[in-house]
Amino acid sequence: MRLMRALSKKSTYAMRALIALARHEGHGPVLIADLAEKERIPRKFLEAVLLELKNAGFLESKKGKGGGYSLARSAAQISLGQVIRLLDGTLAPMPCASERAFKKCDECVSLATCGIHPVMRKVRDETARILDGTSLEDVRRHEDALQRQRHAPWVYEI
Amino acid sequence: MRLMRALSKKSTYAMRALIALARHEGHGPVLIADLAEKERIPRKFLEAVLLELKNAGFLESKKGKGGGYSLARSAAQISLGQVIRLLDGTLAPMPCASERAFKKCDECVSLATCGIHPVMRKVRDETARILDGTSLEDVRRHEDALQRQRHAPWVYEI
DNA sequence: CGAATAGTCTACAAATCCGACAGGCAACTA
DNA sequence: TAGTTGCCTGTCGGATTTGTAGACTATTCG
Repeated sequence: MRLMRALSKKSTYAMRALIALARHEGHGPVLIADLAEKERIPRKFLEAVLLELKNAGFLESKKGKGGGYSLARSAAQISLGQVIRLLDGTLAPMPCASERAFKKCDECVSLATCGIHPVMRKVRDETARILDGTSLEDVRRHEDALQRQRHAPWVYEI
Repeated sequence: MRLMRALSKKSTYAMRALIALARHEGHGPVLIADLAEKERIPRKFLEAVLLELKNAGFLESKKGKGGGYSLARSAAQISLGQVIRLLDGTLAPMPCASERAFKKCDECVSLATCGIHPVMRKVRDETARILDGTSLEDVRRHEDALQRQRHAPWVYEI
């Protein structure tokens, strides 16, 4: 079956890389190569992603020996929504339902009388609420918790 | 700017066509050609879409003179979610967050410790709640209401 | 019956986009 | 100044989407 409406690899890679960098916060820059290996992301592709994230102000880089990438803001100040919007353009399921990347539908005669539009707008709003409300820090913390649970199954026993 | 995989034209066309048919409920079948013209959908493309909808049980068709397409179930019993799932495969933003079309992420080491997954699952759940909770009938009704408002602006005056 | 109508099926063409890669350049640091 | 590392541009194959063409089949109705 055909799968659609998925996030691109680009934004997926971006989120993974950012979370890895969040986990490394305060310990200096991380090499692209290391990041690529640990997160199993094609190196050259990751380069492009990181560059885009840097140009958007999420990351800062240092060249030369001892260089690499690090977060430009704290992990708590970067939301998944921001990342996805940067790399995929929008959170909305249709261009006409997008807040920042709005574009009128081709066949839609009048936005004012379109019954689909308000539904898609709702979907966009809920999606934005969730993704803008989740920071890299939130994800990192949650992963740590999951990790602990996994290695300490007794927490489920009484 | 690049837009995140939005809904496909296919599912968009499908929704529009179905709503048009919902509006025509009880008045016999509608010609593909008429539907294509009124909804500004490429005729041959629409043919394929309608056929898929028919094979999935949403529509029924009649051949020969006086033939055409009509809804196989009442408009209240067909949700936007069902339509999109049929034509686009899933409502979830990532395959690993899909209920019916689940697929493990390539790079994801362990689903159990992935911090992104539960967030995307939330997005999927909200999306499904909205789209499965909206029927063709709902959309049709809402469009009628919008139409009335538009042609009767005085309703806003006191 | 048989002619007109209208949906069904198969194939394919065009356009777009994505994921990935190569290679050289520029900046930095030791 | 030498080595390291990020920066940038260009390209490429392939998958998917969107749309087109035409022959075929079933149905209706005169």
